[in-house]
Amino acid sequence: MTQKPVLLWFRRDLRLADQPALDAAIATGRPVIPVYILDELTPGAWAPGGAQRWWLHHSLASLDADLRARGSGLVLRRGPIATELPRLMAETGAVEIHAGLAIEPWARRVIDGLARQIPIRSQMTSLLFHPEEIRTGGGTPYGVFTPFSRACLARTTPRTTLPAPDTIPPATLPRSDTLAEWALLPTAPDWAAGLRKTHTPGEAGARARLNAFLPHVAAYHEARDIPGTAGTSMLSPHLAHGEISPAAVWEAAGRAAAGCGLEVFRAELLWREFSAHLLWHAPGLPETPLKPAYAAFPWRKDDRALKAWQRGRTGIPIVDAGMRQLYATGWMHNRVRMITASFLIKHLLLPWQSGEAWFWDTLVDAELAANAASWQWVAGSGADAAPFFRVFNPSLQGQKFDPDGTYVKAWVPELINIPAKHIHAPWEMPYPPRNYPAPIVDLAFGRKRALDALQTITKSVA
DNA sequence: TGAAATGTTGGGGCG
DNA sequence: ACGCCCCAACATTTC
Repeated sequence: MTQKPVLLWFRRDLRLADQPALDAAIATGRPVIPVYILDELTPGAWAPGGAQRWWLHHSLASLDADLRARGSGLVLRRGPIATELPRLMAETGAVEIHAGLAIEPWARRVIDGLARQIPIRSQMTSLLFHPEEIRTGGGTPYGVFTPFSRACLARTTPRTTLPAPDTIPPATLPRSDTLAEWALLPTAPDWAAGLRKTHTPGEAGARARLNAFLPHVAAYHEARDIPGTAGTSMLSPHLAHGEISPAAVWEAAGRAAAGCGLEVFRAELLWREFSAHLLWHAPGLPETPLKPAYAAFPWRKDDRALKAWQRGRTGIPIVDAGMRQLYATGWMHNRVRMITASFLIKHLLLPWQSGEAWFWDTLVDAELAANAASWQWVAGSGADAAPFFRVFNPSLQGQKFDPDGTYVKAWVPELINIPAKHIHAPWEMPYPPRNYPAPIVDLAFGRKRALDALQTITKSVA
């Protein structure tokens, strides 16, 4: 007799190694039907942005190939998860669903509703710690990073990692969409050349990226702030899609190095956890300032300035370099993310949500929690956020972290011949380059305008 | 995971 | 020798 199958619902955990949902599905002893659902229709859903659609295409193709090599395959469906999951259950006669824990509020809402009719077993596939697991002594969620990370570090080592299974119990797979039908890749125009050059989506690509980074863990704390060098891991898009588990990264880094480099790198993994923790306990994080006073912040509306920022035409070299790197490759160095975000929020006085939306559309590594938490961090409206008055001077930041302009020159060819002395403030030259825009805002003026704007809300609170 | 304004100190030029 | 001033260097405060 044939046994009834189980569904293995892949979300942002597109891998076979250290995939607890996969292992739980196999442990049932039933045939396993792996599925992925592209949901662009659920109201409130943050559907993958343009850059992520490109990544998703390749990651799904890679996962499908890996599944086929193990006697299985990947079933693709498109539609609201609330209708597609019950439909798949009915079509296949599956008895239950195994999946990774969803932390996005819109997905949690739908899944909680479905769980009343369908057995859904969820596993921790994309985080080190369950958002409910880390609590203060008083039993409340953490609102400050340092004690949160201490609590994480005080736990036993994060879960040990599991190898990929050799085979996956075969099942009769139902009809699948094709990736081509989904048209996730850009065509007219094909803007993905820079992405292809920079990244290799998929589980094998993730593993290769990790291995390439391991020799650099020891120097991470120093090298990570210099955008002109390859000091960071660039694992973020792989983690965002779950092509490698944070536990595997945590563990491998610990085997590769010890000391400051390791500690600082692991702290970055814990910032990712902290973001998930915040989103779990504050579902409004992507839309609403965590500090209520910031709801009344007098943001400007200026589409020309927003556009200049998006396309790297602000006239501030390090800002433009970062925004062009993002647009071309789907990724931006973290130090530069802080600088560009600070410039948008403070010097341009534009709402952090407009930056969040642009990053969502253009980053290959966008995660709802980290994107929202980080923008609120810069805006000063988040948990344990940088105070609003801490305004980055992009020219000084450039001098500090890109002293000879290596990074700027890599992305802003108009400035290729500018001497290092002026590379971060070309407007101060006797004859500034004619083919590069003048700053769209005077830095001193923008700084003062931002601090004045802050006064309007701090006064209303006092 | 700031920057700018303001305050303090101490060496050295100079009448 | 002395007081005075300048100002770099560093520290503190403020936003």
